[in-house]
Amino acid sequence: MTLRLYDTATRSVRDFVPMTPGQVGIYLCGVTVQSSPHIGHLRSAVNYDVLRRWLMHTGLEVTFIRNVTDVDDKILQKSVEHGKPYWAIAYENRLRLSRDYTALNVLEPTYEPLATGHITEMHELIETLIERGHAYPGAGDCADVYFDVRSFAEYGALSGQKPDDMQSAADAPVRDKRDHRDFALWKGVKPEEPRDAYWSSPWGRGRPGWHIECSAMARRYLGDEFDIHGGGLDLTFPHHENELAQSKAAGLGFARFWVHHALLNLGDSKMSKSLGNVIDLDSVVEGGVRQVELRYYLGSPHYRSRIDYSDEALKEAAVAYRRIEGFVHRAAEVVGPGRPKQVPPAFADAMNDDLNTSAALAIVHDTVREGNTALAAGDEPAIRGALTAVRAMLGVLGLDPFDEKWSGGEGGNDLKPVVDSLVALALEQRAQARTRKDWVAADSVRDQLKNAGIQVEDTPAGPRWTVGEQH
RNA sequence: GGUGGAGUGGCCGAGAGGCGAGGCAACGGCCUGCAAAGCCGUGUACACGGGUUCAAAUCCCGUCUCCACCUCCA
Repeated sequence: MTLRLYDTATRSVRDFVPMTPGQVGIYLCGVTVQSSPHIGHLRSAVNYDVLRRWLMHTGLEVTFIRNVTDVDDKILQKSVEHGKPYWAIAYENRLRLSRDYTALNVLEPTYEPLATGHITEMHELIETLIERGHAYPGAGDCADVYFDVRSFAEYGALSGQKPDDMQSAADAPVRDKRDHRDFALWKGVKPEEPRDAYWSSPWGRGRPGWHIECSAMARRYLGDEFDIHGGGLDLTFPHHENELAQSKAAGLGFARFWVHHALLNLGDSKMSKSLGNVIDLDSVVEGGVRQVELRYYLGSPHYRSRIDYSDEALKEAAVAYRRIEGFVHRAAEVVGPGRPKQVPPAFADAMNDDLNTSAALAIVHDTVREGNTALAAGDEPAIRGALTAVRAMLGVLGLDPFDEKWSGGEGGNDLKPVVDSLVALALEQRAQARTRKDWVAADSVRDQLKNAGIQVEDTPAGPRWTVGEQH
């Protein structure tokens, strides 16, 4: 069975067949680095990271391009407000974004192009569009260039909009557009904007329009036609519609699949900086939920389902993950970490079914239960089988507890041998008390360890202890 | 006004014509000195009103509520 993916352009789930056998090119609309990222942005990253890992797991070589828009109206506005260079603001936010991606074990993209680094590619594309009669420079000396929406008959196909039914923007006819739906490919410099935020062009000094950036960068790294274009549902219109129009009008094949993920809502509306309903990674961690648990939370619903964020649901997800993690640790103590390889067929089926991570996680939990039963029975081959299967599945989801990305943050491992011998000492006392059936003394040792952050559990193989885990 | 979605048990969350996905919580049991962890079991849900069908959460019609997009947005 091959991967089937929902394609927004055809509004259907279709078999995914790579253009070049064995290889996949993905372009993901990253973030406009106008402010620090919130967990909605991280959801996006996690969703596509899972897609990417699954493709890799099935043996495909993935070229994953995720751009950064590092110049736009809001960044320039902030630059003026804070008296700080626009590029410093963009860079600062880009670093935070990378830090959060790394914290959630999102693989580095193959390349992360910046809009400001691809001005020439954009100029080429704009020139082609003007030559072909799909774009026009604004009148006078404003240096604007617009895409001519009426010149492109298929405009609206991706989002299912009919241009004539569209509500005009409140601030509609800007400068010298021919039609209010026309959008800027190149924006002439304005007097109130920072002096370091423009580039020369055949039409005068200015900066790129948002949409042309992605068309130019996708082409630069993935070619005139490529496999998958991804992004948030909110980008379908106008951003992706406009990208598609530009690229097609310029004679390019462009994306074969359009994959859009649903958004993360907080309260009554989507999480967004402008509404002020934002939760970021740091506040989640302060609330006692680890990064890996947040990733589990963000990755367990289907990528096309909206997530209505709540602290309770996040905590539940954390508990669910700990159950899985608990098995992995206990099993590894018995049979060693093992070497994860293939994933169970039912898991593969779920993933191939438009990345049904919920159904896939059901298989993980089933396998964990089998593993726990094997653990209770001391059936080592069965334990080993369950463990490698679970780890292989978690690996695809980016959630393997043994992934070094997760062990990095907490630290403290250098003290492990010291703590180990101290705890052993205490447990020896407890063992003696237990042989005398002095339960008060035995429980007191356990309680004191617990107060110190060490949980003790008795297993058939003797007492087992863990540090710093939830009660 | 236009476009695309959604409403599932106490909670989260899959499914899309016929066997109660899975998780969390709860309750009962097993295990345990007691716990913890784990295992077994219990709970019969699909917004509302009609209809089609031997059979509907799933299809059709209508109604209500909600979200996203049509302006920067993951």
